[in-house]
Amino acid sequence: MIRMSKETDYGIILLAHFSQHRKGRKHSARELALDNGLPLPMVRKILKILAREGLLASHRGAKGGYSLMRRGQRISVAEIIRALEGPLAMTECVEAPGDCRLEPTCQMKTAWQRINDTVLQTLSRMTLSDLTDPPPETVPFGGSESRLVRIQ
Amino acid sequence: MIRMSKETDYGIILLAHFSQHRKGRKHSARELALDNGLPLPMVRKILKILAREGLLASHRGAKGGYSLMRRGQRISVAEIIRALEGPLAMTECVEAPGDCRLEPTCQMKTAWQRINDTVLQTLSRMTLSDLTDPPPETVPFGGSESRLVRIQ
DNA sequence: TTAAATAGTACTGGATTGGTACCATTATAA
DNA sequence: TTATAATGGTACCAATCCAGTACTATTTAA
Repeated sequence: MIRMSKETDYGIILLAHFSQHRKGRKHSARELALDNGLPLPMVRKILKILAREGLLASHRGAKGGYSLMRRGQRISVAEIIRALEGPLAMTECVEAPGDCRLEPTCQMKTAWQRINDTVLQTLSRMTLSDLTDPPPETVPFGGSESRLVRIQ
Repeated sequence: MIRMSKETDYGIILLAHFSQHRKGRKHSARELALDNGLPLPMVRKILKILAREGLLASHRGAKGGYSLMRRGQRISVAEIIRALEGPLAMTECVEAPGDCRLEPTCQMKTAWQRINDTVLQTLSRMTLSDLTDPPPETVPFGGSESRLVRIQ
């Protein structure tokens, strides 16, 4: 159903948690798991990935934890998804051109490329702070006053 | 990786095939499988679904087959995806509000609702004929001259 | 030196997916 | 009226993927 994986889902929840506190503030895996009602081993796994991918800084040892590398406004949803699921590629031909057995006869390739790009742009325009800070009305990514935006 | 399932992928290829012929033209599963290099049993399965979901009309018996219910311009990519994968729901809370254990504490719900809506709108704006007929330049869903569209 | 934390990696059970098989039903046409 | 070519429905299977766990090594504060 084009569902986010739990890893990504939880990852966004965790990052949003960071984004709602002072930028430099450290949070440990245990704390995050408790505060958000998520299974600790999963939280550990996800934080490791986010650190490896450069979205979080890790601090080892007692009183260690993780902290945000950048402010929430400067982290896009697309980036988070890429960190946790790899590059957005709705079809095989978008991810690895040439690998799909059907490419010679299939005419969908450029279309998929465009669909993919458009979805990616949508997700790139949304930042972490858009997700949490101002809940309603105030235009996260084309809000209720229906502003005009340039696509493609 | 937010990948289309093969069923959907093949389904779009098949519908595009229909859309490139006269509207009333019948195609049998065997013919479609051959012409598009797809495994026959899969093609059968997919066509059954598309007929059940009202995108194709089926004609039983010898010389039977399937035909498009509407013109390509009037079938959106979103509709095809919904027929084959069910309603677009990137998270559980979008599909079944109230079911997710995290809903009381999680603040992402309205954000996900919006992300979901935006992606859905993107896919709703694209039609079958956009996918096949005019390959480049001519504005399928916000083409190269970067027209302005209203989002949300 | 102890305890609290992350780093890395491997594992497992269950769900999903890609693909197949089979039999019933329908309709054409010889 | 019978053979044949088609769809309808359902059940099945193997392989992959995913959510979640476990364990050991390393780092650092007190």
